[in-house]
Amino acid sequence: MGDTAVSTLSRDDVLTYSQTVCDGLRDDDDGVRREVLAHAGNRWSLGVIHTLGMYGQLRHAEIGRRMHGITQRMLTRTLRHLERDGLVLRYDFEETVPHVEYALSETGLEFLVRMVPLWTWIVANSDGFRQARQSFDQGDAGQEASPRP
Amino acid sequence: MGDTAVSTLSRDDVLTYSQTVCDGLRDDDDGVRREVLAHAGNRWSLGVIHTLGMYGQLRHAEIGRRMHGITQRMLTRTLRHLERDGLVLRYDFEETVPHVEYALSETGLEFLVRMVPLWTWIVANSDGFRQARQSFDQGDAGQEASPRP
DNA sequence: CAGTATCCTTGCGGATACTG
DNA sequence: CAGTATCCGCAAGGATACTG
Repeated sequence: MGDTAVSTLSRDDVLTYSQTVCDGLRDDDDGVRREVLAHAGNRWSLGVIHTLGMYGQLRHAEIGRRMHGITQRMLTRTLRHLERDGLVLRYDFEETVPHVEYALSETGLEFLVRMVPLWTWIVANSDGFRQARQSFDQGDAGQEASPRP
Repeated sequence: MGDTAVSTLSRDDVLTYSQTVCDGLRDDDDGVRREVLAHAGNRWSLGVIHTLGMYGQLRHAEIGRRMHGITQRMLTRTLRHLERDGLVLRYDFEETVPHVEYALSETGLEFLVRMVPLWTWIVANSDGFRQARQSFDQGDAGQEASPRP
């Protein structure tokens, strides 16, 4: 899986910072870190973050319209979770006819910034992943004895 | 939430690349991209990837020993999922006494590289997230009418 | 319009016990 | 040692209907 737009981190950098990951994973007693991280893998979170990043401040329904397939329930849930962690801001215009708008917070933008490289890499290499899966599903799993590196 | 080691991307860059995210989210028919991304948010995936990144090639039980709290079942499951997507390689030494080793693939290392910035940012700002949650849970949710930016 | 309220299915994550 | 096999609770995600 070749050279896609490569990060500025060296392998050693990675392994050094990787220790931070390790430590951070250990003392995450309340699970906040893990749950914030989970926004990366959730079904709709990243899409909502992206949409707000692209279009600025939007109404509830406007977000829904721009995201194919999301239900009202999931949109509300996703927005609540993101708001809870401070990634999204909610503005209630408290008019007689409901009017609420959402926007990315600074924190949310920082999150998006750090998601972009990962996501673009996944998209660029998705064919590779598909092939890996086919091999795996067809029993090519588990190479035989290999020398230690 | 202040200036932690900042990415090299500008806001405009982010929004530009963000379009890639949007497109990629749309035509992910088989869900492969989403499932690869899900490794980021899974309970154990990132820990396994990190451990293999740090220590190189390890036996099943060695990984388990370095990861606090994981059960055999979850370790096996996690390794299978990662292997399936080509992030981890499995080497079976096919001895009479079972002997299997795992290592990060090149793909896996690339994944880790792109996870490091996100994760270190989360760790650095976890207090901020905790505070955001407290405010939210105490009903400070939803600011009142705010001017559009 | 911006949500709740129900109900349902699926899979994650964990505990425990067993096997080649 | 490196796994399976069960059983469990829970939350994610979705479909549908209703409300101030």
